[in-house]
Amino acid sequence: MPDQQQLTDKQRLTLGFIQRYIAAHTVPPKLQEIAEGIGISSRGVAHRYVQALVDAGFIKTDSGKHRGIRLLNVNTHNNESILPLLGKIAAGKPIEAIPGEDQIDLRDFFGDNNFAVRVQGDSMIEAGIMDGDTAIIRFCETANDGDIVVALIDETETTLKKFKRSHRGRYIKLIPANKDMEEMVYEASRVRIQGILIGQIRKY
Amino acid sequence: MPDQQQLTDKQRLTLGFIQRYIAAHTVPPKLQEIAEGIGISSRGVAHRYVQALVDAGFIKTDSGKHRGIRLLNVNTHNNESILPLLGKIAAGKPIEAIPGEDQIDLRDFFGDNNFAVRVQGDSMIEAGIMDGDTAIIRFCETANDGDIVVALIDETETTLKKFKRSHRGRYIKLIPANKDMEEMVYEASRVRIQGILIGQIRKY
DNA sequence: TAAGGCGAGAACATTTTGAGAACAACATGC
DNA sequence: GCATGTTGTTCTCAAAATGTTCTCGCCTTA
Repeated sequence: MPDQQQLTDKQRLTLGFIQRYIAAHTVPPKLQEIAEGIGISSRGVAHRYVQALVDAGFIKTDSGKHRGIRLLNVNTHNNESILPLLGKIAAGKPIEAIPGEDQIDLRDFFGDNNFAVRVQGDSMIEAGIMDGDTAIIRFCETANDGDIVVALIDETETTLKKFKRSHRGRYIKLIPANKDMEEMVYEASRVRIQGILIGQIRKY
Repeated sequence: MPDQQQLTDKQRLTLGFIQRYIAAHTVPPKLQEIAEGIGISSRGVAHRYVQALVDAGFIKTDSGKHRGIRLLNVNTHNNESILPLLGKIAAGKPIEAIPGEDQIDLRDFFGDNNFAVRVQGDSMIEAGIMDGDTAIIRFCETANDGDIVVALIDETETTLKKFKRSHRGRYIKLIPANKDMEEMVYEASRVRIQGILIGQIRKY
């Protein structure tokens, strides 16, 4: 896997310019535009940087073709927990900027009181929580009606369900999000909350 | 494992600066920047500290290269993109440990080639992607059948759908995951891939 | 005093960057 | 098809930036 750290400053700048250019124009830039974009005047130098990025595996070129740069599906990463949030996507116009929101901060997920569990089964599928997803849980022993919680039943059985009190708190309902499954009712003393769902993650 | 206690004050300061610099910039600092960062003005002195850290086993250098400093297996937990993965959750026994897997690493999500978009609408609901979720997208112009992609149609309309070629690549199908919606077929030239879905995040 | 950590800066080697000429390949209009 | 301008490619030369090595001097402390 290519490593951005191996690039020189100008090579990194060039790669960033190409990505931004494509995101903005939907077509790749020509060498002249790259040169201007990174603050130089020589097409030859721009070509040298492009070639370095090809060698490093970040892009490929349709040799000779005008605007023949393609981004490859490479995966570079760093240690930050903040992602640029480009906008909304839907059936609609090109990605629409969201006013006042330009990044998503996941630091909430990484607190000391949090942990992750792998979800198994389809009991919450109508809440968009699927088999194999990762649920982010905050350690917590109390919950409000409507929270999705990790509940331990009779000290033996753990499950992820929507939480609801009934009979003034004497009973607790654990409600799946799957019409094929039924909600379960327990005496409050049999149920212990282990944590509340605060997030959900899926990797493809 | 090298022992920080053996370092002099300035060497420890230098190491800390390098770690913070890389965390903040994703690339290593140059000697000039290290010098300024630790409050001196001489590249030569900065180099002396760097060399001491190499000898002590904390870092290594690509000799001669600009920004050629690499951190070695720095024990630390300053990787804030990793969560402990406690186990599977299901209707079953108390949270079950997963053999061979004890944390989930989200660094994949934070590359410079990635961005996030807010999902609007229910067209992918059966894939567990709901209105309001955040989709993590990697810039990329090519996709394989089955990938979920951000596609720009006729240069005007952007959408998140499953990608599939047909008629030997002359046509492209964009398939929603919602039984109330129908798949769409376009000539390949009308569809431009803007990125591939690599992850999905939801906050409660 | 002797030894070691620290800082400045000169001198040199190497890498990185920039300009531009010359040519080849491509795209477009006729 | 051909002519023409544009764009990509290759090359040389040079300058700037960076890494490396070195000497000198200051200070603290055993």
